[in-house]
Amino acid sequence: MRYLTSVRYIDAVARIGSIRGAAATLAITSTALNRRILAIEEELGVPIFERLPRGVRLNSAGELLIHYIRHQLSDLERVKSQIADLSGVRRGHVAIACSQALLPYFLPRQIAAYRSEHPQVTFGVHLRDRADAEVALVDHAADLAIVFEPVRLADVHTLLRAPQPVCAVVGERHRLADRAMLRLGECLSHPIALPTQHYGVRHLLEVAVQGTALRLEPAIESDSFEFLRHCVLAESMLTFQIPIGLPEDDDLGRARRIPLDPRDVPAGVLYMGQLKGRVLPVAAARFAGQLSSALASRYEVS
Amino acid sequence: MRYLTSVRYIDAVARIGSIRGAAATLAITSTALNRRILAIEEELGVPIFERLPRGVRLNSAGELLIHYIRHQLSDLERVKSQIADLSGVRRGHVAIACSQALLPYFLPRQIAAYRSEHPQVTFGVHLRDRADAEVALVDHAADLAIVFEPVRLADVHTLLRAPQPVCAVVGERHRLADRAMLRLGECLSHPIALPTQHYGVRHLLEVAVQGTALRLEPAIESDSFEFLRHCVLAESMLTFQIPIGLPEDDDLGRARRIPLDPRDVPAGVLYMGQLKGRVLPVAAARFAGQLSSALASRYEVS
DNA sequence: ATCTATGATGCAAAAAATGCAGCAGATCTC
DNA sequence: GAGATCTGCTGCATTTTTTGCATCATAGAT
Repeated sequence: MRYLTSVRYIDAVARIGSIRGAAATLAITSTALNRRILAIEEELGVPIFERLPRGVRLNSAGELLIHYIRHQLSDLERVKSQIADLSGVRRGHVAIACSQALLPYFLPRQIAAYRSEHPQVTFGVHLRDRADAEVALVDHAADLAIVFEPVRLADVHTLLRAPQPVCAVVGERHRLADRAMLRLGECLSHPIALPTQHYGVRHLLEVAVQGTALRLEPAIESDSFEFLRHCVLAESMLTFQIPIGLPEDDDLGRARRIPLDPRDVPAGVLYMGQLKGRVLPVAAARFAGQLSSALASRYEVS
Repeated sequence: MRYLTSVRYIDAVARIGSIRGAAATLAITSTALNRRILAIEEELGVPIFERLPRGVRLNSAGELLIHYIRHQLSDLERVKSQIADLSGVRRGHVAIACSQALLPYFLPRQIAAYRSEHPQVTFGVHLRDRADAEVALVDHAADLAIVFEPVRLADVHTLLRAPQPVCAVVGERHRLADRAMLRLGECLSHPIALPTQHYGVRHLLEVAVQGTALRLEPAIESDSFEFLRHCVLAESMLTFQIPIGLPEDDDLGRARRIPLDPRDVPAGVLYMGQLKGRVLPVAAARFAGQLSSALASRYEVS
């Protein structure tokens, strides 16, 4: 939509933080960009950027404006996809901000399933921690956020809550490999590999050992779930993860997953949310619907 | 905001129903306007107007787009007034669609009061019946609607309900002029002047006489409340009106207002509403607040 | 003190929007 | 049924706007 170039430019400058920098990524001259911004400020009667020696930054008027602009831009996308719907083709783009656990199995399959129905729809998947996922929603950089045990923020509207019991993951030759359920104490008497502090699984475990005689003494600590999973295969270790981050039972290969006794470690909750008050593009709304039923059928939903 | 000219043009064409007609009111050539529309349709990949022999009309894609456009335009007004607020001055415009009863006394005074605080704020007051007032909200032609006993529509969010007991209005020399309250039967034994069928007051009276032996036999019928008020002074008649359409007691001049017994005629309700889901411009929101407290103090609020 | 970023500006070239005159088509009027 | 009168649309010349180049002034980084 050509008539929105100016506001797109403003958005770019606000994100990048300098006119020349934004001009480069927008493939135009800094002159042209600078002049457009001056023109907008002229019409508005107020500057929207404060000029710093190293670039520009939105002032408070600019903050108000950029919210309007981003809303406007993403609403246009929605309207365009609604219009495309009228003519039969479902087009569109779905931007997702989510935590690491969704990346290896769950999302790729869900996206593949959706795209087999609607090949015209494109996807963007961005790894974000809980706080950043919510920021992405507010900035309209993401349509959907899927995070584990989030700090709840005022701007997010929860679409779905899916309980995720913490599971122990072991190699098939591990001494605990054939158990149906495990107490936390049993696990901690073996060498363990844990995700770092700010992950939800780790947080749940920390809370669980608090006030008990148990200690979390990880032999290996990593911020990569994938790395942790491979550790339990390479060495006879044990790690913890939530079901959605693991392949289905029939596809686990040489690994085994065993739920922890809920008396020891309460189930965490996986949240899917969108920006409060926003009307999602058709594609994003439908995809969210698909995820909801997928999660509802795999795990019980509250 | 210059960058929105194209969408403003589309809005005008949609409202007026022809390109040449819209071009005339916009003070540009039909050529320029026509080309802008063709350009937008080109970018969108879909026509938004269907060409009729007598002009143009939005097609379904256009309907989707025009909603977006009007939202966008009125949101911009809100953002601009928020920005103006930052620099101290309160500016803005409040557009009101309301029924006749509000016009003579209530709104002029409230607007005067508001403007004495914020002289930069301008007002538009448009007489609309209940249905049209709601259409005006949906079209973003009005920020606030104030109507009596409305048919409730899905797109309207009620900001305030103010009960309005129906009052009889008589000249000071009328035989009933000194009564504190009147039964409907007493009134109908005198010559009466009534508003026409589709007004709320008339509707309440019609409902009241149904199933009784009473009959509404107006000597005079008019769609002008002002005319009716003057009738009771010129001739010894009696008419009915709601308090908000009447001057305060100390300013009634040669007229008297006497509430009807609520056993005969239930109080009607005056509604103030806005478009559901819309964030009002600062000025409109503040003015709505002022009206709320004014109505709450004059009449009890439910 | 020098260097290297930044945003702003004068001027000429390029691009886009506008206006005029005129076309084709459909309805309305008589 | 023929003409009048609307409608939206298009080719071409003109005007307005936008862009790019070269350059300046400023302020932090080196």
